[in-house]
Amino acid sequence: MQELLVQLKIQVDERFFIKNPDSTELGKSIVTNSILLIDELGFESFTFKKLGQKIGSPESTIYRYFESKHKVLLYLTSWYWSWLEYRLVMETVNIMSSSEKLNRAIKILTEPVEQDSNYSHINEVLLNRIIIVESAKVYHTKEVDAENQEGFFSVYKRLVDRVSDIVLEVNPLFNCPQMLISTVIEGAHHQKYFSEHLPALTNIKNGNRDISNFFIDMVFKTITT
Amino acid sequence: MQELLVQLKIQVDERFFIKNPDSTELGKSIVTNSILLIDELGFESFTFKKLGQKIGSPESTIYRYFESKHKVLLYLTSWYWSWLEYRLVMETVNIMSSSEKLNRAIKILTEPVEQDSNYSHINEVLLNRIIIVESAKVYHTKEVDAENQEGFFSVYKRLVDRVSDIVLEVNPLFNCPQMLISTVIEGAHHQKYFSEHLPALTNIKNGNRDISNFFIDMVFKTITT
DNA sequence: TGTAATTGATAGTAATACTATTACTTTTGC
DNA sequence: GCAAAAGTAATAGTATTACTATCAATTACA
Repeated sequence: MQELLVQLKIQVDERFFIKNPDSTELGKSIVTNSILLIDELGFESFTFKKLGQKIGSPESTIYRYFESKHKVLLYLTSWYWSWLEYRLVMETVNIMSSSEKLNRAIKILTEPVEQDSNYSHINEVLLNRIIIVESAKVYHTKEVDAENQEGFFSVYKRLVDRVSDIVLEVNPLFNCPQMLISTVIEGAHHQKYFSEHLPALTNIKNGNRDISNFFIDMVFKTITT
Repeated sequence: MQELLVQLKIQVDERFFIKNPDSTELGKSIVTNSILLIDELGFESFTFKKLGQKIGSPESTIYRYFESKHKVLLYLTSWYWSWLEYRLVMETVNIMSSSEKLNRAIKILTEPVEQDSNYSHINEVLLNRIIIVESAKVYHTKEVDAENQEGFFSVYKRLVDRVSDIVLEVNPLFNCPQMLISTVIEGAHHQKYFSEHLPALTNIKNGNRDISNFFIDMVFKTITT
């Protein structure tokens, strides 16, 4: 299927960058290597200076693309949610059964990510690892209210809303779809992280499929009356 | 009931501090004002210099109690989980019905926190707000594996295990109690945060009780076959 | 009363998160 | 084919952070 698709360009909010990193090779290199470096060092130890050394440019050049490392994280998370949304739409379009749609949607949100060859400068597997560890740091800040008012988190909300709509197709009377779906998304992140670093907090026996099955089971039981 | 209790001292792992802040007035002031300042500024902007100015001591004095601000956060989260565990035990002891026990346990984990007069130098309401926003930052670091091996997160695990045991009392065949309970704890944090800062991700109508009811409903439906 | 422990005051360091300037090198528009 | 514009490199500089070190003043307590 994938080969037949016209490549869809993932659009990221223009306010997250000063100059679109998608528009030049250097910009793409900044994004590629930001992902590698954040995954390697963690967001706290990631600096534009180290990134500059990695790509062979001074840090001042990186500042021409991104105002701060917080904006880089906003860029990466936003890209990721858009990419998931696109995959969600593709996977659920033309499926007649609402339950099957919901099943597929939760799998997209909870199953391990695979490399998408359509975006060669972005390593989705590493990006997914970054999302798991660092994505909450993008809104767990003192600036969250101001940024939310500006609409900085609207991509994430749209994804939650899309899946919530599928929940309502299965059970139109269920009254907390957003709560349930945001719990699933964040919960899946936590469980994947725990399974790797704090395994006593989980009950993983057969790898990541357990996580997916756990959340599918939880969602269907919760929304069925 | 509370007046009759002998005050139980919350023990915090000695490796989290250099000198026990509980042992001096200055130490207690450091803890009290750390809570106030982290809540006010957020963990990223919280510094020992600002804390020193607040309590009228140089930062070098604070370093005699805590090695780093990360250790302060470890101290505060550990204190909080111990305090919750203590309340959990008190609320569920001598209750015959397993379902009622589980119901009470989830309420402890998800309902709004009230001031506990037994620990006058700690503002539990503010501490709870810090836990909601900052607690995941204590393990979302590059040092997580080393710290976990040292047992730095054992208090949190013990709390999860205690509630998981109650889940197993209700349904001994349920096979993911730790996953479910850690999802509830972290999920409740997210939902409370979302309800204040990103309300589109939730479905809150009647305040915090909705969150508690949502998770109670979810847990019982999920563990019932 | 004397000694140890604690705290205060001050200074210093390497790194971070930027901003600013200038000069060189590509693009591109005509 | 050339000039203007745009992009990039190189370097320097600032305020702040996250500590460490030293030494004097104070307090505890035996």
